[in-house]
Amino acid sequence: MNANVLENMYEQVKAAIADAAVSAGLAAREELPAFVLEVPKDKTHGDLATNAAMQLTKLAKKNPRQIAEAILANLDTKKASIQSAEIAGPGFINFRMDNSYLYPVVGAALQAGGDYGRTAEGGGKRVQVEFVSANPTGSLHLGHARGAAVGDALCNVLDFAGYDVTREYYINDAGKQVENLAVSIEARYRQELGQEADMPEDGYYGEDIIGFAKLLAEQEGDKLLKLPEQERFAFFRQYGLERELDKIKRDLARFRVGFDVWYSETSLYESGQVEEGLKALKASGHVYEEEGATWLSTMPFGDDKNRVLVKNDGSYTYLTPDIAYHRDKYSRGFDQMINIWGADHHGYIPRVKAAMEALGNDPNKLTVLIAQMVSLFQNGEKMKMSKRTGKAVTMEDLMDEVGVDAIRYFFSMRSMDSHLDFDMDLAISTSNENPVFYVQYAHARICSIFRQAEEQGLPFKSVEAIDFSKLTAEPEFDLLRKIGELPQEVSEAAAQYAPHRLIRYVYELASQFHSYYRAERVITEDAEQTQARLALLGAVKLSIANVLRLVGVSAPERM
RNA sequence: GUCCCGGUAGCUCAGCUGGAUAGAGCAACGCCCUUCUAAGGCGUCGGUCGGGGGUUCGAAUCCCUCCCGGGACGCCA
Repeated sequence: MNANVLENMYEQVKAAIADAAVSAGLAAREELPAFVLEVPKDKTHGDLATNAAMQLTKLAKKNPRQIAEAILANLDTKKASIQSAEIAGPGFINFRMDNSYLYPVVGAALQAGGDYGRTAEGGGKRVQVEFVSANPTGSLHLGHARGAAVGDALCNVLDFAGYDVTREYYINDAGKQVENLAVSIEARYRQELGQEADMPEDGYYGEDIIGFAKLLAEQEGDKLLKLPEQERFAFFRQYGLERELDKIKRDLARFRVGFDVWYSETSLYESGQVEEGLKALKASGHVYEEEGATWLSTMPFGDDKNRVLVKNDGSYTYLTPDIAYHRDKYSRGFDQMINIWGADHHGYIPRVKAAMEALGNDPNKLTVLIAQMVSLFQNGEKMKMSKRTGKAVTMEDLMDEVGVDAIRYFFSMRSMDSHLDFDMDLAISTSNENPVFYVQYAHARICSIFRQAEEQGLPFKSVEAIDFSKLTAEPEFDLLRKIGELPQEVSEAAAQYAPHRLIRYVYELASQFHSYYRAERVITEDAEQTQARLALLGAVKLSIANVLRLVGVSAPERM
């Protein structure tokens, strides 16, 4: 059975419309314009509506209402479960459906279980998503949390939509920031030992660094100071990297985010890929020398200025290993690569894409999504963050105070393009103001009904035994329709890289359920009706749980 | 100055590959617990979709222009 009951239905109706237009002589089949068949916002406009008549105006050279009439006159309604059709407004055709076509939705959902909503949209295409990729020089903070939430949700959605997804974290474990890390730890270590030591200008001031230093001072005393300088530096560097990365991995795991690949920048140097990338760029003819530095001509590819690859002191800029990294991504044969970056990196997009194009790669395979900034509000005031003192709110603090469910819900709720105001008080509150609970509560309520049914000796039997004609109330059809829409919602969210659509969806579903719950009793004297309603709610429960899983939020059985 | 994101109800935001009377939550106000969880339901109030042009049968949505807010514009990473 095809789980996507609604889509099949839509296809049938669309086909019927197309057939009618052709037999009415409005257009030849191959020149039929694209038209939309959709659920109207306003229910008085019926169950489905199409703008086909309006789209045909140019071709048929008639006014939309005349065209609509011609279509209706030729429409085979029986074939497509159409109960009635009427022309409305400027030329819409509104259909009222024989709602029994919705019944199979329940069986499809219950049968698919945790896979309900899965679609074949992606056709197994290989997509790589690189996200978070925070430098291992400090704790993850608010912005990283947003990237992690959105990135993981996107990966889950893509996977659910039939893509073959690889999740990747690029570890910037080479370069100057790591030297700063080492020097910062050493300075803190000396301070712990009671020495005067200045933090470097662009050092890392986080609590985490002080913690490492404290631990080292306790465990090693002043032993480390006696090491030769190079060895000491190497030690702090390695120690810091390991600790920071370990911390990052723990925070992410707690945030329910995992990666398939942890890709080390250092490994690019070790394998010679940085050199090779540079060589390949030179071979492309887009590289030149000027003022003692080596430049890449990115301007021909749409960048505002050309970029330095090798500085006049012989060292590489950040761009050079990054090009090697992206070159490696391309070599791994993904159909699509997605990077999720913070807003402060957007200016970096043109040069990376330019470099890929210079190397002869298709720049369209690489999509960079920008997650906008997050502002934290507490007590109605915007909290300031200071890099200097390291007093920024970390992801760990946030998880401690707010909980993973609320953070993931709030961060997945908004489009990535929007600046996000995160209201701590709201997220913490366990009141009706908090949308996370609203959805979870719907799930818990349904679980509770199932428990009740069990206790009363009326456990849900099986889909095969259900008499769906017992579902006749309008809210029941609304729920069926909503459940049926899940696969399309998943496909759309994947196609648009917009996981927040699913939050919208699940909220609406929960809302419909709460309303239904208030209006109708599920467990009634009528055993058959009870079974039919349990089946319906079982499908609602699954739909909610599946969506929550995609965005990394738990679906509690009781609250 | 150039580039990116945003500007929709008092607040936070959906809607943006063009469709009918622009939606939701919160806030405000008023109802509903003898009934499967009131972390709930029902209702009222609330809008020149930043301004102005244009394209179209039709624009919050597309194009141009201006204004406002945020961010980015290193031989830093």
